[in-house]
Amino acid sequence: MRFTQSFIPTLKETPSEATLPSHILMLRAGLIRKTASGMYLWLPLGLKMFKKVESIVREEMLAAGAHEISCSIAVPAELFQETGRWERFGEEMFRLQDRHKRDFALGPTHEEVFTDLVRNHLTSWRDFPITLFQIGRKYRDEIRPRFGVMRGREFTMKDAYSFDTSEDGLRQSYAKMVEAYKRIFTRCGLDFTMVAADSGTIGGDVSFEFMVKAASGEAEIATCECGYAANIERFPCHALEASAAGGPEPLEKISTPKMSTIESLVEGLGIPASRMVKTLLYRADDKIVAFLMRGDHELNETKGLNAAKATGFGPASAEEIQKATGGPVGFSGPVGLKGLRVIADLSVKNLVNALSGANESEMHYRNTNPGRDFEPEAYVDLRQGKAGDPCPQCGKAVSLMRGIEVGHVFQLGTVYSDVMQARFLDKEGKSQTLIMGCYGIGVDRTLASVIEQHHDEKGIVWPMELCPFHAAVVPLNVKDKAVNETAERLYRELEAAGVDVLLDDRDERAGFKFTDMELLGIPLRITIGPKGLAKGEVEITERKGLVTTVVRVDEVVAEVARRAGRRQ
RNA sequence: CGGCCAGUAGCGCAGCCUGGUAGCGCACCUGGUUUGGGACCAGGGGGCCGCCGGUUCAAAUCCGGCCUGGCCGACCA
Repeated sequence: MRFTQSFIPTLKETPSEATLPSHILMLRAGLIRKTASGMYLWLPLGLKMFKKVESIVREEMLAAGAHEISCSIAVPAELFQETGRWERFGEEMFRLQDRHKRDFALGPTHEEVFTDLVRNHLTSWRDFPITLFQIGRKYRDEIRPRFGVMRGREFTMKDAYSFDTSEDGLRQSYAKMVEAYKRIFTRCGLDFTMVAADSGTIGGDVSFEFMVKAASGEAEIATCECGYAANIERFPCHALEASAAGGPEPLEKISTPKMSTIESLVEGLGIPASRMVKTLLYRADDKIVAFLMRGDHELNETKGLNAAKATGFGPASAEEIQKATGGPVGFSGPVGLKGLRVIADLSVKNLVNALSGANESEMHYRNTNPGRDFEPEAYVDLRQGKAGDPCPQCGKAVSLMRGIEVGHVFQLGTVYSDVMQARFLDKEGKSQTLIMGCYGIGVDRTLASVIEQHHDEKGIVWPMELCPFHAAVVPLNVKDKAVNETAERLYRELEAAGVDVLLDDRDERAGFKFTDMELLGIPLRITIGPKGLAKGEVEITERKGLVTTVVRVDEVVAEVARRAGRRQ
């Protein structure tokens, strides 16, 4: 490819909307442009990289025995209505109507479509196991799209679905996908880890996420040196002992003017937060639920959502709190709460003589004791894990890190096949429910993650295995006849040697071209200048670390081919 | 959806306070000089100043509403 005949609009300055390195660099290196909030178009160089990632994913899926199909992105409402997700997805789903006022969704995910396909066409035990996949666009009307392609409202996902006739078969299908995923992310040059995950709204049992390690990642992960790793949403926290001993004292209502936060109570009363009960009111499917936490602990909302067995979930408003507890925000407590569900964290059970809100303006209770003064419907793990919490596998202290979720695998079981009546006839001719797994990879996000892990202050640093061009030939002065002719010749010879090469034939100064090549992140740069050429020499510069070696002109093609992993 | 900030040329920004009909840098076009780390000189093109309304002789500037974007929070794969 000749630069003068390409469409690679690089940007010298950073667009103000971007904050994440990968987002900034994808804009600046001319990979993407935004068309609407959370929606991007792929420019030629970006599309080339996108297709490379897509190919890796496709190759490994096919190698694992999965069959590729392609679904329409518009899905008729009836399919989602069948599983109840037409309502459950809520405002996150893009919806549209045709001229007959029939409802459609732009598919946010395609379990229903695949399940429908399989139940209509595959009915015998002989047809299974089977795994189907597609690589296609998905739509989710995110509240807050951000980080460029990392969290868009339109994105490309590889989604695969396995159908088995036994639990054991599911485990085998699942294991194949896990192996394929490891190969995919390894080939993309990513430093990733597999973590235990919450199965979220999709439902199901065993679930793992593939996380790319990145400080900018949105997911928090607890990891242990023993190899244990879990998404914080799913990291189990054990009950902690109360710090104070002694028997229960009588309940006492005290005045706590202006002390509506844990901090102000600690300051005002000199009681440590670990001896307080914090009462958090949430709206769960139009009902109010109270979560009791120790004052120094944070509620993990995923755990709360699961404990409440709710689908819609969020903090209650000040009005809702007033209505449910009879008191204002900041003074809620478990004592005397009526007409709403109360769920407590495990550590609350161990509290003795704790401080809690009195559901009355500027009043608290001293010496609140669980069992005596209040009784929640259950004590469950609601706590947000912290660095230093014990590893559930080996007991050592875990540390926290951040990651980008690029893949998710799960053993769904029969949640979809049950409601959608996806069944097969076994060897005895009896009808049984299919057992499903589902497996997703965010293609755009995977590409962004590669940049997130492979860049420096000058630009992208593509790994050789995943790059837009292996090498760039840079003549320093295209008007210098010898320089230009050598560049043209090397360009042809390199292409003939199977090296994907960009010829920077622009009439620009050296520094200008170097800066652009470094921004684009092409792994090798062949620099041809008049002085070196007079000695029969050119330079090869590795993008990574910008290490330059001088080579003979007649050896450079072989050397570059070798470094690019191409045989001469 | 809440708090804060912002919307002026393709990109980055100034002008707004104190109203008088728009400017800088980069990029782009023409000519010339340059050519190993973002060149220089001269000339040039490009703007519904986010949108709608109000105040005023006059609005990028003041006022009101709306829309869009960013950060934080909430939510989410």
